[in-house]
Order: sequence, then C-alpha cells, then structure tokens
Amino acid sequence: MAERQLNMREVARLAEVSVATVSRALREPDKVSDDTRARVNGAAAQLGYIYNAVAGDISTGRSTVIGVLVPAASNALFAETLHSIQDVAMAAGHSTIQGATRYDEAIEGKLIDTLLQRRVKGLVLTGLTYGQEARIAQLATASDVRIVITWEKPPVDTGSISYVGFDNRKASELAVRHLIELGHTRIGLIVGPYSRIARTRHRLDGYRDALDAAGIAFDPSLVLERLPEPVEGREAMEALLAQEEPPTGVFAASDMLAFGALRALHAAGLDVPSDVSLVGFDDVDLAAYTHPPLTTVRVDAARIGRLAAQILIDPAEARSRHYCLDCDLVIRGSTGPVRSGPLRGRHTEIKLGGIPS
Amino acid sequence: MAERQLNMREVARLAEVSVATVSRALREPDKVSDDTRARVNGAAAQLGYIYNAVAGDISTGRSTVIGVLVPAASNALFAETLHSIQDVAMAAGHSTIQGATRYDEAIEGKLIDTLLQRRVKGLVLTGLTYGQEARIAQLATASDVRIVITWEKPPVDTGSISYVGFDNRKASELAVRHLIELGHTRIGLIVGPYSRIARTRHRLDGYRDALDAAGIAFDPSLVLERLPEPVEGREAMEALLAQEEPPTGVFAASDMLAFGALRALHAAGLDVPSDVSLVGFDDVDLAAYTHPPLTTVRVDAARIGRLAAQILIDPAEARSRHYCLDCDLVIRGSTGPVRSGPLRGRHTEIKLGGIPS
DNA sequence: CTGTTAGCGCCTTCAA
DNA sequence: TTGAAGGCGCTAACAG
Repeated sequence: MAERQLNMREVARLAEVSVATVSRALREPDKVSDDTRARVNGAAAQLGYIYNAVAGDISTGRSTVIGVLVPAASNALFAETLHSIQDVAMAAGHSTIQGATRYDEAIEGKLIDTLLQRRVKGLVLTGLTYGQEARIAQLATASDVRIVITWEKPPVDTGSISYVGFDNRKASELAVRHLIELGHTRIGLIVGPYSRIARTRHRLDGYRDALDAAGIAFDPSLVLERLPEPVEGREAMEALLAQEEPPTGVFAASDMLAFGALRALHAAGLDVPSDVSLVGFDDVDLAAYTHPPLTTVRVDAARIGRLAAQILIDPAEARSRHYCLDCDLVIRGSTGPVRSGPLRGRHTEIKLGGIPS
Repeated sequence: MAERQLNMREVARLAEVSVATVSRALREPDKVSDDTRARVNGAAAQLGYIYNAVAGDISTGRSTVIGVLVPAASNALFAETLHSIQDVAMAAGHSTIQGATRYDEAIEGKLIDTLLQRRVKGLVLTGLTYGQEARIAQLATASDVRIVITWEKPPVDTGSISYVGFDNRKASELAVRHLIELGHTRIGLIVGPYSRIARTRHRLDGYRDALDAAGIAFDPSLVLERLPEPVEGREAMEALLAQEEPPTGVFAASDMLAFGALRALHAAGLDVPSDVSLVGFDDVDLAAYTHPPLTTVRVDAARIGRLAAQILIDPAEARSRHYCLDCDLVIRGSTGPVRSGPLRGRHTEIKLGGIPS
C-alpha cells in the first residue's frame, strides 16, 4: 500500500549499472550492449518500474504535452477533433491536456494560464474569444509555445500563428444560397456568439453575402444570436415562428442549434421541409439521424485535429503553417422548395431589390 | 522569438531576493513580508513570469494532474462527465489529461501507461475493459495512484478502489419493465459490448431480470451487441425488423444506439411509438430533442464527474469511497402501449411462461 | 559501451 | 523573515 513510486536508481541498483545507463537502455537501446539492455529491462520489469515522463521533460527542457481548448466537449463536433488530436499525440508519445472554455473569456483565460504553467509544448485553440486574441498573438511571438488556431481562418495577421481552418464566411454563404435557390426569400439565421468569437461572426457575414447577392433585404429581426446548444436552438426557432411573418427557411449555424430548431418545428406541428426548410452546420454524426435527416455544411473535424496535432508535434514543422480546408454542403431531407401556399394562415411576402442596411 | 521561458531565478534577481523567497511569496504569501511580496509580485509581473507547475510537482513529489479515461469523447454523455471533472480540478489548481479508449483493450492499456508515466495523482476510469481489471486492482493497492471507477458499481471486491456509479442492472430492468407494463412481450435489446465491459453486461442482466419477473421467455435472437454509435443502432434495428417476428418494443441501452434505431424505424415507415416503442439509456442532452422525444434512463453524468474528481483531489478523502447513485426513467414520447393489430402484416405472438435458457 | 559530474526549475529543511 | 544547501528523477556532456 502506498509504496513510494520507484525510480531509476533502484533499477540501476538491481541491474548493477549506473543510472545513466538505465536511462540509455530505456530510451536509446542501441547505445547499450545487448547484455546490459537485457539486465536493465529485466530489472525494470521485475520491479514494475514506470518511467517518469515528467522528470524526463523537465530534464531535457522539452515538453511532450500539448494543450487543447474547445468551447464545449459536449458538442460532438469538437469531440471528433479531440479524438484525432489524441491519436496523433499518442503515436508520438505525447499527452494532451484539455479544457472546455464554454465560450467564456474568463474561463478561457484561466485555462490558458493553467496550460502554460504546465509547460505545454503547444496550444490548439478553438473558438478563441476576442478578448484573448492579443495575448495569444504575443505568446506566439514572445515565447516558444506553438499555437494553432482551428476551425477558422483568422482574418488578419497570422504571421507567427498557425491555423487549420476553412472559410466560415464562404461556407455559410453556401448554406444560405442553397435555401435561396430553393426559392426561399425570408430566411432566418440562428447563430453562435458572434459578438465574442470571430468564427461565428464570419458565419453572419456569409449569410449577408448570400442575401446581398440575391438582392434580398437584410432583416435584423431574423437573426438570433444563441449559444450552440439544443435548448437555445429550440427557443430561437420558437421566437422566429412567433413573428408576424415567420421565415420559410432557417439556417442554424451549428447542428446543435438545428437539432433544437427541429424540435420546435415538430412541436408546432410544422412539416420539414414542406413548411420550413432547415440547414445546419458541422455535419455532426447525428445530423444524418434526425427526422428528417439534416441538410448541413460538412467539415472534416478529424482532419482538422490531425493536422493541428502534427503542426505542434512535428519538429520539422517550421514556425507556422496555414491550412485552409474545403467544406461542402450535404443535402439531406430537411430542405426543399419553398411552398407557395400560406404558412399557418399568413402569406409570405416576397421582398426584392432591397439594399442591406 | 523563441526566448527561453524564464524561471524563478530571474525573478529573484530582479526582486533582489533569493529563489526560496520567490517561491514562498508565490505559494505561501503569508510567510513573507508585505514589502517582499510586493517586490516579488512586481518583478514577476514585469517579467511576465509563469510558474512552472511541472517542476513544482516533481520537487514536492506530489502531483496535480489527474487522468481520465472514457470510451469515447464523442458520446455526449461522457463529455458531461469530463466537463464537471474539469471544473472541480481547475478549481483546485489541477489539470486533467484525458484519453478515449474506444472500447479497445489495447488502446486502453497504452493510455493507462501514458498516464502513469505522466505521474498522475489518480485515474478516473469509465467502462474499464475486463482485460485491465487485474492490473488496475493491483495498481490500487501497490502504488499510491488513486483509482475511481465511474458509471458502474463494480460487482466484487472494491476494497481499495473507489467508485461512483449506479446499479446498471436495476436501471436496465427499470427500462424493460416499463415496456412490459405497456403490454410489450416481444422486446428487443440493443446493447453495448457486454462481452468486454462489465457495465454493459449488467444491462443485459437487467433485461433478463425484467423478462424473468414477467415470465417472458428469453430469446437470444432479440439481443444484439453493438458499439454505442448511431450507425450501429440503425443497423441493429434493421436486423431486428427483418426478423420473422419483429419486436414491438426495443430497449437500446445507450441513447446513441437509440438515435440510430429511431432512424431505422422512420426509414421503414414505422411510427414510434404506435408501431414500435423505443427506450434509450443515458438521457443525453439530445434525447429530449428527437422526434418523438426519447424515453430513456436518466443518469446524472455531471454529478458522477464531480464526485469522482473530488475523491481524487480532496486530501481528506480516505483510501476509498463508494457512491451508488440513483437513476430513474424519464418517460417521453417514444414509448406507448403495444398495439393490438399486426405489424407490417405479421402477427406478434405472445409467448408466456418460458424459462430463460 | 559505461560511469561521473552537472544541471533542469523548484521546494524544503536548517540556520541565521 | 530570509538565505544557503541539498534534493526530486532524469538527461547530457565528457571522460575513460
């Protein structure tokens, strides 16, 4: 019970060699005679010795731990990224410390502190809050902590910061254009915390781009900012449906929001897509399993994670790498042509030619 | 760029005190004069010094890192547990290293190795594979690594191992009994990898208990073992529906499986619950958002995480603690009385009095 | 191929 | 209240 963890010295003693030799036998087996290696391994096994990676790191001055911050682990989307990061990390003998920021700047800041204290080799950041941007930029230049921003293509100056993302604005435009092509002109948007996070703001921009291109006036009352959780999606959709002139197409810029929205639609007795079309974003696992299956923007979450981890771990990776991935629309059952008849007794008026404010 | 991370010595130099004093000023502010403390803090701030928690741990011989293993982070369920563990850990100045085992014994073993090498203070284990049980038991007694098993109440000897779980067998019985009370007699079970994991095996046991109590014969062809993912749930349900005499009620012992099953049901043009009733397990966030909303067994995932983390972190916690939580059935729209008419042209025969093999 | 010697960054007696 | 010295477990440079 509670025996002290043993160290190399004890292994050395049993194997009748020096500590340095044990270290070599364990980490660079070639640099040691067959006989010695066998004796060391034998002793280690017999004692049940477990290498102390913490001491190793501190002694070499290197770090074999990477930190990962996501907004919420409960979003299946980020979970996929986490998985692939772990795979790459484990294969390279690294560990990952992770944290969920919950879209909260203060929590995010504290988590970054913790990771830095833990002397991580690098940081994978997702959904970075505006408030932390400056600090991260400074960190990237003034320290040797590698930084990778994921899920977005940062708008400006990423000189020393790597990123693995895609064009959220274009992706968003794609989704909305799909609705427009189906004849929808009154299109709602339920979107994440764009006032705090760049990635989300770009999705709002893409929505406006699509509207502009089609000459549809921008109506702020159709845009709802919510946290990407099902409850919030449901409430937002309820609010949309309660309006004078509800939208016939809705773009929920996160599958989690879309799931909630779908529920609200069913609860209101509306049919999807014949009454209302719905588009999500992320193509989470479950998006293909809703009723009807969700049309959504597909992003290769696993690939993002893999690339991000490689950037951090691969010693050959230069100062910073920038990957901008493609993403496409997966059309499933939740979107269809706008219907001509009235929705719940109201006529949907078509506005054309309006110039967005 | 890439300036070397600075250490206490440099802070000490600037503050014109010794390293020991810096250490004290930072960790035990009371043991230092007001003046000194101010100077040290000032110097640290000016330099942008970041405390090295790794060196701290190694020097004290303590550990402020805890390891968490879950089968899959993508299961929203475990994500919740992770969140709450992190909250507790962060509040206590600890970090969490986590890993996803994917129900694979080899991966699980490798992850445990890594965590041990990282000298975690303790391990939170979920869905421990049979193959690792012995090793863990030994670890719990022979080392000072604390172990907490979660999500299940281990069947035997947990002398030195803590757990925070609930009675999976009873919970499962609860779900099946609900179906029986609705008049179902032909009940399918889609369940996780019970041949590798105890928690899952208990769910199978509970299913049989309920059947036994009602005098319903156990039919092995109605039991399908699958990994808890939507695809597998869909395929399993398809297999069930393809049988001579498909079940009228199905218990999917994981919401992820239930989501997939629901899809298969819709795709087959069947109505839930009037054609087939479906019960899930876990009460994941999204369970309330399916169509129809899922009847499922509710477990307080966040509470499990909180308790587990406390056991590991709280120095006052004795050698081992055992929590067995309650869990209850949340009845929503996916279950209803068995219908008397034929299902897809076939009669559901009622078997009674059979003794399970 | 192996042992000796420093040293990584911090903490903790023990004196002063 | 503060500093000096030794040590945590391991690695790296240098002899031999």
